Parts: sequence; structure tokens; C-alpha cells
Amino acid sequence: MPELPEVETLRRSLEETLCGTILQEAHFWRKDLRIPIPAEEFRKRLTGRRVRSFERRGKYVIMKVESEFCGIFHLGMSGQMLSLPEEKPIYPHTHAMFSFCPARSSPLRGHPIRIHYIDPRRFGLIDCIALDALADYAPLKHSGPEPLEHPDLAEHLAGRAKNKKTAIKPFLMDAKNLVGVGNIYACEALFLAGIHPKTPVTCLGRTDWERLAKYVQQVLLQAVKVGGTTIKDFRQMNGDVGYFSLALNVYGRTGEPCPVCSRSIEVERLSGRNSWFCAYCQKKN
DNA sequence: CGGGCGGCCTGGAGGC
DNA sequence: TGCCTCCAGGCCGCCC
Repeated sequence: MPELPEVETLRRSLEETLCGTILQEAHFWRKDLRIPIPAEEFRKRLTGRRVRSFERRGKYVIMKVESEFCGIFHLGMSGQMLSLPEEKPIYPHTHAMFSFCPARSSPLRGHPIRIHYIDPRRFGLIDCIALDALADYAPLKHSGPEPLEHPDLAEHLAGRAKNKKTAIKPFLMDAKNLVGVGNIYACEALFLAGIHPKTPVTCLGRTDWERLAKYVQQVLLQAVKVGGTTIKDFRQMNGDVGYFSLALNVYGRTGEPCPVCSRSIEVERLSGRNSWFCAYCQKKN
């Protein structure tokens, strides 16, 4: 589910709601996610601590508290984190719940904020590691730059593409090249750039990379502005949907008219993922 | 060695 | 209605 804009939407809500609160409790009903949740470690290292910040690296959220350890959250394909008043699971597949207490000086003191972690398919992850191990953390260690922060994304991508044989779409979705871009935003950026998903990266020239980098950034930024994309599961932390679904040009729109030329949107499988595109507006190579 | 693909899970949709 | 198959926003590891 969640790509960069959905995870950034979550991060902002967490930061706004929880900075300065104390993580009071962490309940785990089910620990067998993508990796087993180190529940004891998580409780021992993180509860009782004041929350400093929530950061994001690609599709991972990092919770920093006043200690030498941090919490890591990933939503996999179907994960959500919801702020709910209940202290027991009210949705199926609620695997964890965190209670945060506002500071004594806050007008909200005495009203814990409860964050429920829900993930039907259990491809997500909750972890706890030392801050000084963050740089070596396996899922992040070999990942590429943040697309919205790199000073010359076009140059970076062109460099990464040298001597590679792959098609542009799986290239964009490979976190080693850049983080945060999944199936939705890869399809949308390629449409806006007028590049066919199967174009070999070797066929792209300087101006193609510049156009593509520009639209990758544009599509991610616009999606962040409207709270991400809700296809099915994704909700913002307060339960709202993400409104970028309304701005999708091609993703999931098989047979619908291309917004530019009105020809039918097509779908093809590429590296095991569906790719939607307009065969007229997006020429191969 | 890099890239494609299956597997990990569950639920929902669609076919019969 | 019910059963079966296929598919889904991510990621890892195997295999060629």
C-alpha cells in the first residue's frame, strides 16, 4: 500500500500528535510480522521515554525518544496506524497498540493518545534498534536517496542506470536507486514524463532523465499535499482517506480514456507488477 | 552479477 | 450460495 506520500502523511500526523508525549505502554497481540517484533526489547528501551521526533527514510518511520534507542515502523502492503480512543483492538488484525501520555503541563494531560497498528497481511515491521546502529540497519543500509531531497535527481538516476539492462519502471521501484516510489507513483510519473514503462534505461537521454526526475518529484509532492492515495486500505491517522486517488491519471484505470489523448489506458505485466500506461502518449525508447 | 520471479499473508472480487 | 482462482500499495531471497 503505502509509498512515500502515504508514509510521509503518517509521519507528519505522528509528529504533530505525539512530540513531547511519553510512550507509556506498548501492547503486542501478535508478533509474527515480516520479522518477529522484539516486544520485550521495544518495551524495555522505549517505554517511559519522551518522544523527540518522527523521521522517515523511504517507507520506514523512525520514532526517536530520549534514549539511545529508536522504534522503527513499516506498513508493508496493507498496514495502517490509527489514532483511536480504545485501549483494546477494535479492528481485526490489530497487532500492536501504543499509549502516549501528554506532558504534565499539557492541557491534554490525563488523556492518553492511543495509536493502533493494523496490518492484515502482516508484511509490515515493528522494530527497536540502537540509534548508532541505524546507519547499518539492513533494510535501509543499501537504499538510495530521498527523491524529494536529492539536489540533482536526474543526474543521480542517469548515473545509476549506467550499464544496467532493466526497464525504467522496475528501475524506479528499486529502493537501491531511490527510495519511496512504488507501483502507483512509478506509473503516474512515467505517464506524466511520456515514457513507456518498458523502455530500457539505456535508451533514456539527458532530457528524458530530467523530465522524469521532475515528474517523480512533482507527483510525490502533490500526493503528500493531499494526504496520499487511498486505493482500498490506506487511511490517514485520523481515519481520513488520501485524496490523490482523484488525481490518478493511469493507475488502475484499464480501458478508461487517457486524460491527454482519450485513447484507452492499457495494462501490462512487468517484473510481476501491473503497469498502466497510454500507448500513444508513452512511446517505448 | 543483476534482474526476474516466487513466496510471504489475508481478504475481496469475479468466474462458474 | 459456495467454492475456486487470482490479485493487491512491499520486500526478500533464490535462481538463472
